[in-house]
This record gives sequence, structure tokens and C-alpha cells, in this order.
Amino acid sequence: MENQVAESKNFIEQIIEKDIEEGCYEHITTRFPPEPNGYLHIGHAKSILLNYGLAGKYNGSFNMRFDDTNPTKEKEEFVDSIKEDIKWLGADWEDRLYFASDYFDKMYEAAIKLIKKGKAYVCDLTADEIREYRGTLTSPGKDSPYRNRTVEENLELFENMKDGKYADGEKVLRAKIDMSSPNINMRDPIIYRVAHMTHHRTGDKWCIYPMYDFAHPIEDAIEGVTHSICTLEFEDHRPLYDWVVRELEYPHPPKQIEFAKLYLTNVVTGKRYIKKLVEDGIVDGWDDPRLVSIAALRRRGFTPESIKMFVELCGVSKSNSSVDYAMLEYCIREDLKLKRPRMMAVLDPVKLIIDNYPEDKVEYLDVDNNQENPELGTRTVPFCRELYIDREDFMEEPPKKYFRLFPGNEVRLMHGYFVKCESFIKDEDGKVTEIHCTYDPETKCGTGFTGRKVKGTIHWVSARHAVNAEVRLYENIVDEEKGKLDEEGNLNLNPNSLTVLKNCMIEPDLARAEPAESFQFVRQGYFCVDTKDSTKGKPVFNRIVSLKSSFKLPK
RNA sequence: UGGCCCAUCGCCAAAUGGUAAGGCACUGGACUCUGACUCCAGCAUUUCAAGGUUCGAAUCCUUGUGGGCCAGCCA
Repeated sequence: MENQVAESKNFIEQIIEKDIEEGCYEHITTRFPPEPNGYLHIGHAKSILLNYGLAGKYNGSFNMRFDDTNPTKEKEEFVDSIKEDIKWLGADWEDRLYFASDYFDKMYEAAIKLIKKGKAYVCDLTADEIREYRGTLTSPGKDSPYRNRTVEENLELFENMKDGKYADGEKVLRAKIDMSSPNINMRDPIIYRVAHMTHHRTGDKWCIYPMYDFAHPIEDAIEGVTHSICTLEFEDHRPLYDWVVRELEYPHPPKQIEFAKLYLTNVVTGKRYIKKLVEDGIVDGWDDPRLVSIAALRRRGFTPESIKMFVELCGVSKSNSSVDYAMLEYCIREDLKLKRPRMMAVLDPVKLIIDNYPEDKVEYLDVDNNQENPELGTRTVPFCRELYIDREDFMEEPPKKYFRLFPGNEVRLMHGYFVKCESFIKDEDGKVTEIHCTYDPETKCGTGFTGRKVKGTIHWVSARHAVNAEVRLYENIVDEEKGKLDEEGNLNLNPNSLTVLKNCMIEPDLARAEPAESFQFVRQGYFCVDTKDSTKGKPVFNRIVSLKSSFKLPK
């Protein structure tokens, strides 16, 4: 699997190798710093595996850090789900689990240091006034009237802020940089705000909280992070990041490097859209198998290995791009191909009766679980007179190049015999209800029969032994035809995003599968036992991905 | 109309001044007890455009064009 991954170095690896060569860092440290305000999705997986992979590759460390500097958005629930998802992906932070909130004292001291250096001041302007003073993209800002307060006054005011003497929004601490900078982030950015909020970890200890641009570089510096890897939208923040670590005089300042986010074509990752889908009951939660949250992919049956392969295949660059969903599908097929058993399951059953097969006879066929991987062993599959086959494997009037069953045609029942279709029965609606065949005992699997060949091989289950199951087929939740959004900004949903097949028939062995176990269903694709709905009796399978097919039924 | 960033096949993405890797997708063909898998073959005379520098440019320079990001007391 790893041989598929290009061995050329991405631009971040090149930067790190140069840094190591030049002796800037003897030990590199990376980190994944999510804000615990939601669930992780496939895009985060890229960042996690990139940071973790880089640390591993260069013998460095990978830190887990929650960037919890805004108590209004953050919840313990998300801390737990994020940790679970990262563990599942296999990124191991060992004992380096950190919280930005653990550094609040140090950040406060850092702010005081800036004030003492004359590099920060308390500003009384309202939010609206600050916005006005900031100027616009094309016109410079102007200095706050409070910009030239004395160090002593600032120190006192800032302490008062900390002591809760002001209401939310009454005062802020700002870095004193340059109100006319073409980079708006440098126009005296706010670095501390008053917010009388209970923090999920520090409780009511603080009523002032640091802003991202101030907090993040400090967090990185405290932890000894060497390469602070983030996404492209932070490029404009880098001068400020560098300003903070410079003014705070950290001996080994970390370096911020930006890369492009991973987008998948025609999938939704936006929190507000997914939130709406959940609230409207269109999906059954953040782990609905149609979504691409880590939890959803896990529930659908994707493996950590497939996701790792996927992000490696996607590569790392600075150009905004959207990767074809087919690439993800390729990765999961590739990963499961040799790892999981190949079983027979009939999704849309129609009865096939072998008229010349004895009524009471049952044969137990020994079959390989995976013909390409003998390590997966064998199982026995019962065979008898009445079977179920998939409706799509029979056609009354076949189009050209249809190799499966039709009147007069002979096919192989996989692992079993050749059968020839002699007749069939339809109900009053014209729906085929029974297909009658004759079999040739000479053609049994394993006998080495070479007398004649058939073009088609179909799968089946014994009607007497098969077990009923539910199978869910998924398609993209977003309508690819109509584009993603309508005029109101709502998602255009694909009406066929979920198909529930309640009367599938599966091999008896499959009925014993545990939740989260996955299989290839011959001719159908890869499926995984649902972890939520299979716990009460009837097994429920999610289709992870279908098999590639080079034959399409003409419409 | 300010600043920053990006532009190489349908989709990702290498090439770091020396003559356009690779993967996905796709198309042929071989094989096949899964129309899967595997195998073999094909798939950019040209890198957004136009100029310039150079013996030599996807790479450097100029000017355009197209796209992304930035005016939260969010991250």
C-alpha cells in the first residue's frame, strides 16, 4: 500500500529538512490544535496525519493541544470526541496532551511584559469605534485616542480588567503596532478581551481571555513547537505571529507554515450546514454515514489506514483544490481488498429453483473467505434446491453483452454449479417471482470441470438457510446535478442519498458478524455492520463503497 | 480600489534554470468461478496569457488574466 505514495517531498518537509540541516532545531515538534467546538472531519484528518507524520518522520514529537481560549463556543463533549477520533486515526500524542487554558497565567504575564515594553495598551473604544478606527481594506486606520497611555496606567487598567472591574466590551488590551499597515491584522490587534464567562476548564477564574493571534504563538512557544502548521487563511496572520514571539523574546521561536485545506468534491464539511441537516432530521446525527466527519466515516466502515492513504495520496501544497471523491473510494477498496472476507449477500432477492436438484438435499460447500488471501481461511456455505439471487442478475430480455442469467443461458453459481435458465414465472404486475433452472452436477466447483465455459458468474444464498438483513446504500448527500447551494444558501439535497433495503438475504455466517465488522459482498461492494442499529436483532449493513463496474445496464 | 497567497492533464500533484514523475479517473486489450482484483497498453511536444532575460525557462523578470484569503472583542 505504501508503495503507491509518491516519495517526493512536499514543501513542508523541504522546509523542515532545511531547518534541520542548518541546525535551527535539533528536535522538531508539531501539534494539532483544534478548538473544541465541533466534530472533526476528513479535512482535519489531513492536518492531524500531516503533523503526526512529520513528527514521526523527523524523529520529533507530536503534541495534542486544545485551543480553548473562547469559552462561548467550547464544550467538554467536543474535547472527548476529538480525542477519540484522533486516537482512532492512530495519531499518538503519548503524554503530551495540552490545553491553551493551562497557559492563561503565562499569557497574562506575557501581556504585562508587552505593556511594560510599551507594546500594548488598554483601549476604551467600543467595538463599533474600533472597527471604524481600523480603516478599510483600501484605507489606513487611525490611532486610538488611548494609544499613548502610560505604562503605569496601562498596567493598572489591565489589572482592573483581570479583576473584573469592567463589563464585557468595556475595555480591551491591544498590541501597539501600526494602524496604517496594509495588513489589517497589524492595525493594533486586540489581544485580550473582557468576557464574564464560565470556562469549561478554568471555571470562573478568569474574566479576561486572550485572542487567538496572541495566544497561539505563546502556546506554541511554551510547548517548544518548532513548526506550527496551519491552513492558508492564516497567512495574513503570520507577521503578527512573528511579532508576538519576537516581542516576547522567546529564545527558540516557532515558525508558522501554511498549507491548503483538503476539500472533497461534492461533500459538505461546513459546520453550519451539517448542524442544520442534523437539526432538520435529514441525517441521524454527526455520525450519519453520508457525512464525512471522522465519526461518520468510522461508522460507515472506513478504516484509519484508508484515510491515511488518502491524505498521503492527496499531497500537501498551497493551491486551493478539491479532491475527487473517487480517490477516497479507491483508498478504502484498496485497503479492504485483501483484508476482509468475501461473502455472498443478495440485496434484492428473487427465487431461483433448480428443478433437477433433489428437494431435501443440502450440500455444504467449502469456500475460501478471500481467494487472494488464504490467511483468511475458509467457511462452509449451504447449497440446496431453492436459492435467492439478485434481481439484477436475471433479465427476461437481455441487452447485448449481458452475461448473466436469461432464458436459455447458462451461468455459474459462484462456488457452486452451472445452472441453465429453463423458464420463469411472473406475477400479474409483470414482476419476476421465480426463475427455474437445471443444474449440471459435473460442473461443481473444485472438480476441475473444463468441458465448457460460461461468461457469467453470479452470487446466491440458500433460501432455506439465508438470514434476513437490512442494507443501506449511500450516495452523496449533496445533489451534484443542481450544485451545492440554492438561492437561499440552503443545500440542494440528493433525494437518493439513502436507500434502505429491508429484505436482503445473507449467508448464515454473515448473520453472526459483529458491529463494525466489514466484508466484501461479492459483486456488490464493501459493507460494514452498523454500530448503532445492529444491536437489536436484525443486522444492518452500511455500504462503504461499491465495486467498480464496467457493465452498465442500458436504460 | 490596499495587502497577502495560488495557477502544471477531467481531479490531486512532482519537477527548485538542463529539455514535463506519479496517483485517481478514463480508454483499449489480456486474464478471471466476482463484468471485481491483477496484468499490459494508451492518456500534457507543453505548464493561465503575452512579452523579456538565457545556449537553455514550468521554474527568473515584467505586464496582464483567473481564483482564494483579510476590515470578529471567533479560531
